[in-house]
Amino acid sequence: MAKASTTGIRPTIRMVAELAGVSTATVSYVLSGRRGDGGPGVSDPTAEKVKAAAERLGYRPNQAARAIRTGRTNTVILSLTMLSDPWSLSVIEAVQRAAVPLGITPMILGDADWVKVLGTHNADAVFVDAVRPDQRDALRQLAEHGTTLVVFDEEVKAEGFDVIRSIAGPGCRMAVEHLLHGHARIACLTPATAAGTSGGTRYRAYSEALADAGIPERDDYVGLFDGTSAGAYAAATRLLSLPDRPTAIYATTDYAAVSAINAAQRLGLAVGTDVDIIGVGNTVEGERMSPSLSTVGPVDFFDKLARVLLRRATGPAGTAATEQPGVLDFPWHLFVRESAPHRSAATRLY
Amino acid sequence: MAKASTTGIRPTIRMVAELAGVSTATVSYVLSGRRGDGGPGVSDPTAEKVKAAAERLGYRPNQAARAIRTGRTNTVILSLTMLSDPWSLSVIEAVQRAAVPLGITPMILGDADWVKVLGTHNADAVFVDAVRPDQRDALRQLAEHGTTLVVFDEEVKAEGFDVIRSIAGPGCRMAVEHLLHGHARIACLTPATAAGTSGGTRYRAYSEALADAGIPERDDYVGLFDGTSAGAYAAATRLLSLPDRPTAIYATTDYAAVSAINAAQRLGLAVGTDVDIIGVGNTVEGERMSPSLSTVGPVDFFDKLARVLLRRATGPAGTAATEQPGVLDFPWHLFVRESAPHRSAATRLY
DNA sequence: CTGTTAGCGCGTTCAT
DNA sequence: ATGAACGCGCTAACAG
Repeated sequence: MAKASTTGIRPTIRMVAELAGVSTATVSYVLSGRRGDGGPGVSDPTAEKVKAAAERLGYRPNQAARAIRTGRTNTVILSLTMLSDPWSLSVIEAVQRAAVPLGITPMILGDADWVKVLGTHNADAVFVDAVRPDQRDALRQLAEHGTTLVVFDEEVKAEGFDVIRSIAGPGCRMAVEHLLHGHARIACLTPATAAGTSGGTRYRAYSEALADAGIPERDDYVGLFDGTSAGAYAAATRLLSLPDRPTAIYATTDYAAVSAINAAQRLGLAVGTDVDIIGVGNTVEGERMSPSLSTVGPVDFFDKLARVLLRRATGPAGTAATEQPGVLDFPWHLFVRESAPHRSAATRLY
Repeated sequence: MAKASTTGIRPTIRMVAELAGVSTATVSYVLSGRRGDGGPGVSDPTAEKVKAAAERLGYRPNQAARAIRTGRTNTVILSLTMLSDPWSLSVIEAVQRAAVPLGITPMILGDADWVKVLGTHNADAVFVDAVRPDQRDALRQLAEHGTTLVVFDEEVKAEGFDVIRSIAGPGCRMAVEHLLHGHARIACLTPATAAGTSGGTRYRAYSEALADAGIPERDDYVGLFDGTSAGAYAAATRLLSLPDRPTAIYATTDYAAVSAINAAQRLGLAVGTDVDIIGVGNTVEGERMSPSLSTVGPVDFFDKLARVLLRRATGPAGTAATEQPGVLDFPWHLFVRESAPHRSAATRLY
């Protein structure tokens, strides 16, 4: 009874070949191979027969089987640790835009535990968004064993894989120094987990800039939160409710800054007048909101990131081919917008 | 010169076998096969040799090759169209929690275009979070051809795959009717794209509840936005700035409701007093924020969803085995919290 | 009881 | 346009 087509079984290239009355090789060539387009071709009538058969069976080539032979999966993996962070969404969008026209599918790995996964799952290239110190060895091993990596990290060395750095230090200094032009009571809003990671740099910029300006750092002006927007909101509310409240907040991420702006407004404070708020990262959200968010960050970051990743993904398999992998640095700029405008002598808050 | 180990080449089971001086079969049995555990075993010394060799080469089994033979990828795909929506994050978290202990990796597909991808990439199970009408045929075809699907949709029939519905209609009615107890001027905040999809149901509940209450629907009380939080914020601001401003807002998603609360506060309105706001979805964010968000939604939704998905993923390959796929309905509840409290006769706003 | 041989399942690709 | 080998890991059947 059960003839074919809807057996619940996935059609294979052999079924297509049989139905079309040709060999599997021919099917392969017609559907994806080098022939049939312009090369020493498959005859038109045959190609038609094959296409019709494939269509009728609903045939889709099996990526896994293809990958095993070609070494290419037409897939890139994005390992993103903070999916709720708009930064991650920007990465996804940019990569999506660049990948889809190339027939490459971006897959997102939302687990911080990329080490196990990347060892077994193959992708043409992998973007890794954060590297804990204890993961560095694993990273180098992955690269040695043929995984094509693009790593976003400020400290890791490029050993067999590309590193994208966007040296936050100087940029963050610019942010704090911008506030120092008009303020003396400057608070810092930063995730508690940022102690060891890249966030540490961003917090250090605050400490050092204050020290260099001769302003003592106050414990109660450091608002730690759990990494969520809601947590940032709560921490900002705490800061702005202090009896001797800060007149400016330096937030180590844009999304925290956005939360801080919401918190300030809820407390009836005019952002950009009563209190200045600056973020870090230069995300679109900050630019579009009202009042627009002053921030520091790289320019054109996400598109360039996507370009690097896809160049690697479409290049020859295994890293370190054609172009030697290296470090790509992004210069940071200061974007002065409404939430922390330029302060003249007349508008200084001290 | 290049000997082995760090050739940039991924080690195969054959290399391990050679280094250990055994056959590939033995390696396979030791590393993952049925023997060596409790069954008729591999001798301890041999097993040790193999493990040492694998360790030394940094061998990781190739998922693609394994999948082609076993039909299992130890992977589930989550196709999520609105990654910025906290709802998606809740899905990811719940599935993550349930999958990792089982050795299954969740991969996220951020593209609305799941049709092409799911045909070629295999996973043990796939969760699809939204189905456009023009995708329904493709959905049935995928299921027919062996893809194990769990679909979240209110309208699609369960034809060869599981459907999770969480019948929004009655729940949304409850939300609007809750507002009707204390208000006459009720606005609706909803994404513009919700016209044809499940959001349509949520909007319809508003129209119908108003009609049944004998309150004419006003065009200027329908705030359409682009689906982003920022867009929702802007639309809410518009609604609340009307000369004859609404005293209550029914938002068709929780995140839109959160934006509306922020917007109201920015305008100096006390939420829960001057204006009531209710959402849809019952997300954790809403529960935790301040003021806490009144909402309607299912109970324990995400964990149950994850359980269904993983039961399918770990069950026999191909859908419709063991248990016939079916429809899983979620009952909705009304959660009355601070942003839209109970209104007595004394506190009515009309 | 331990280990090996051989063949499978896919799509690709080189000779013929 | 084709037959057959190939790449990878799995596993039934077999040999010691």
